[in-house]
Amino acid sequence: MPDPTIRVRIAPSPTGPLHIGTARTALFNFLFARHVGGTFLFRLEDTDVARSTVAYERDIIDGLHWLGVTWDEGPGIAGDGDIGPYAPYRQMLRLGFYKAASDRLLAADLAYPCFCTPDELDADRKAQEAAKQPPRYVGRCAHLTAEERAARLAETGRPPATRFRVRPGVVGWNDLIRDRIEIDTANLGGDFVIVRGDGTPLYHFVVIVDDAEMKISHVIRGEDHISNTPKHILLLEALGHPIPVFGHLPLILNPDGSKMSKRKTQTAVDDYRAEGFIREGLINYFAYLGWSPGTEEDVLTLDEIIERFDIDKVQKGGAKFDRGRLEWLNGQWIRRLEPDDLIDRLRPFLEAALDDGRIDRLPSDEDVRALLPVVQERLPTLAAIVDLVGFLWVDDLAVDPALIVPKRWDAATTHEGLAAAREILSAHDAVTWEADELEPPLRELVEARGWKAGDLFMAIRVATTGRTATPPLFDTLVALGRERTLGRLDAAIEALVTVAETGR
RNA sequence: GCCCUCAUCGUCUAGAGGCCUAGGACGCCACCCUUUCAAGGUGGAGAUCAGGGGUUCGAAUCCCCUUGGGGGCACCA
Repeated sequence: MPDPTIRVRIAPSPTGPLHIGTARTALFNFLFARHVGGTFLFRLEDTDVARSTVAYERDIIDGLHWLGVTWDEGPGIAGDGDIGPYAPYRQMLRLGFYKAASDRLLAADLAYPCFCTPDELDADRKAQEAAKQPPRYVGRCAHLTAEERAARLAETGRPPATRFRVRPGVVGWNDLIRDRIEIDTANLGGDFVIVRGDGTPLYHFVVIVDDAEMKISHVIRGEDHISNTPKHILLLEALGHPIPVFGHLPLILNPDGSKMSKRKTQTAVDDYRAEGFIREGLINYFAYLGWSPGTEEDVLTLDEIIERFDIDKVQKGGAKFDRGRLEWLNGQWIRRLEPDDLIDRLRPFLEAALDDGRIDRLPSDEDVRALLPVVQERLPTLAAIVDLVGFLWVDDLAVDPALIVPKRWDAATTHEGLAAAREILSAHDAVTWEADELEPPLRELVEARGWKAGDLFMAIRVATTGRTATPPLFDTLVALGRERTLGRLDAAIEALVTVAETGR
């Protein structure tokens, strides 16, 4: 079943934290490879030295691993050495390959040194824009004699860039998900730079040198690369390399339909992680952005997605990012987690809450486990745990007395109700402090007084938790404990005296 | 400006000529359950398949045009 001829890659550039778009593209490559038993590799495109950082490298590598998108070749997990037959997998460590390739092109006159200065290029651009012409390199250095080159060098005083000659004609390919695409090279913007004046190679060049060297069979990437593909094919051709199969994925869009941007959509995977989105939810959601199994299944594990993945079923049109749907899927997955697993995953969020003072102490694993039956189905995200039941671990609960009085009751009734409830609850000892034991006597109280259970329960709820929405009341009181419950009731009763006297 | 590309409910999508009076899911609404909030269950509103021409006995599905959206055109990736 393994197919050694299938080799795909994700090649992010470490110029920012792991982006949702990168994660999705990585996932699709990963799914494609895993489904057929091919190889998935990770390569760092770090030739933009000015913007690349090691911190971003780590973020991307860690984030992808966290999601479960792991590679067969590439940097090791802990930042240790690269693994695989084509190591190293980071471009700044592969400069020799690019130098050799550009020398070959230069020697064959398929590329040439370009002495144009940024100012000259800028002026060209402006003139073209003014003339409503598409921007393109004018070819100033395309046919210089040796003497002219020497003169230009002396004149500009800076080392030349290397420009690739774009041959006339039409370049086409059979796109994996869009069928035939053909582009006239006249529309490519003229000869393009493949190596900067400082000797560092540019994206279009390194990507094909590495893809060829690493025997990439399928290049699966975002739709935004469609117009780059002819350049890549031309380069591959000039170097005599085989042309891989190209497949262009639909883009993830902002809700307004534009290409996803940090400004309009939260794009860092880290940020979702920090909010308590779990990998299962994120992966499930990403997979369904532009793909579906063609069945009516919605909630699938990574393995199930791998099993069903079919590149032919990938959508062509872009998909708007829908956070609401992500939240729903995340909730689905949180509900499916095993207790031990969920407790582990909740831990960091509880610790964070302790750190910033939203709670005063940490519950034990057993405390959390006891809560799970009533809490698990109420968590859209892991971080929501603090919002939901943080009041359990707060020492001094600040409750607005006005909030304690249920809609249909006045302060005096509420005071009376809470006092009576306090009396009944205090009769329980630590042993009978169980939900099943606490509820019946309070129901009897309500019955005797002709009250509505909901009113009394709401008063108790707010008095003991400070909130009008909580997990089931008696489970909550059990979690709170006898002493704290009685203490909070006392505080509320006292506060109500004041309110009653002041007249609300 | 030029080139490329896309087009089914608000959103993600099913649909590869007759199974479609277009299915599912999210969201929304109602009801049920219920001490609140969720979850869950049931039901509902919601797409003249962007528009117009063809092809065909028959088109959401094939072709053309129009319109609209998106992407690209760097010594960024």
